[in-house]
Amino acid sequence: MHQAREDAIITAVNRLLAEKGFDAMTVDEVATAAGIAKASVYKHFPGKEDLAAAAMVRVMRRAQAFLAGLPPGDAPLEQLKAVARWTMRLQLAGEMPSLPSENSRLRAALMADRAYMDGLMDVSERLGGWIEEAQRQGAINPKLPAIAVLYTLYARACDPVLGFLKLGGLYDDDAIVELVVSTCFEGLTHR
Amino acid sequence: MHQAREDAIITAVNRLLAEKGFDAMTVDEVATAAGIAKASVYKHFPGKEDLAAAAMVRVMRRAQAFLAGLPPGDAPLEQLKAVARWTMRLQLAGEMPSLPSENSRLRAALMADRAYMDGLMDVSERLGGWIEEAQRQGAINPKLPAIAVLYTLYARACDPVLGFLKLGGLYDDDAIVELVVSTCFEGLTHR
DNA sequence: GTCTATAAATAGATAGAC
DNA sequence: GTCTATCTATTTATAGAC
Repeated sequence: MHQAREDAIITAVNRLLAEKGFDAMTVDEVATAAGIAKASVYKHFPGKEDLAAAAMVRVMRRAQAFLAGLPPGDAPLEQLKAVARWTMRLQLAGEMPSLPSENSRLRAALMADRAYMDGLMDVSERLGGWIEEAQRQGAINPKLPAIAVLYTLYARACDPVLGFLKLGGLYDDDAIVELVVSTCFEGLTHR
Repeated sequence: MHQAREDAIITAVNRLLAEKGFDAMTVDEVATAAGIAKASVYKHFPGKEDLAAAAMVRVMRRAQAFLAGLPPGDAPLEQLKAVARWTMRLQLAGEMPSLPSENSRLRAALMADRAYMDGLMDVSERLGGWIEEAQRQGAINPKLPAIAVLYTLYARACDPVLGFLKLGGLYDDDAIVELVVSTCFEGLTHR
């Protein structure tokens, strides 16, 4: 029961973070969405920052599970594209929490969270390995610093282009994902 | 004097929007940064949303001025790259205001602002013209919808990759801009 | 642990003197 | 138009009964 209640809270936080971001999310909304009183939220989590951290930990665990479930035989470039598709679908489904990179209190809470930092390191190392392997194979441009490639993939997870295209109504989610994956990996110029 | 005071307010708003975003920006901070009292801010602008709108109008005018100053003879692809470089340098300089796309009050204020909407339309049409011309020339991938290319260029103006790379401290601003321009136009994969 | 009620702080906006 | 002082609403967080 206890765990189920916390899951409900984190689910609410996750959706609200995806919808309106950390600053605009209120603990009142979280409590209402989770179906409990606000004071009860504070029995589970000491503060608003910890709510966001918990949501990030959960999405990081899901990312780790997704990575673990990828077919190991595939080429590293295909693994990277699969990850990009997964993060984009998550965003289109309204389930990708997005945090401001400037808020120092939030940054401190995240950096102090072992589960989050461990997950982030693990994911970054797996992706980093694929990136460098793909560069050795000549699949990813070897002139690009691997860290820049990694950041670019992370950034696509919260790319506003997805939301813009969805708002336009001309393309369904699959088409949007393929469009953005294409521009990300193949670029805008003709080949 | 009146115009100079408003310019000081908008300059403060512009920097604060670039630094912490709309939600985290307070009118108190704006007043302090502009060197006047909060109540005086409200004599110039009716509300917080209008402050953001004024900052967006100014950046849009600057974009129009930049577009007008581009060498007319250059290839459309080069024009587009020049615009991308300009927006990225603006972001790296901490002068690119970034607004949440979800806040409906803010959206309403922006859509109601003739100067902003006119500027946005004008810029979009100029860029759209270059995009379609570049596609006819085969410089930009003709399979991509022009609107997706336009959104992608707009999104690069607030791409968090720039800030990440700057935080790393390994590259100077020029190198960062060239890196992101390269990944945007040429993609991550090898050619 | 959950609730109602409330504290404490903050932020957008305004009153009214000058 | 600028200021100080204040209003009003909201929000994070807590007290205390059950």
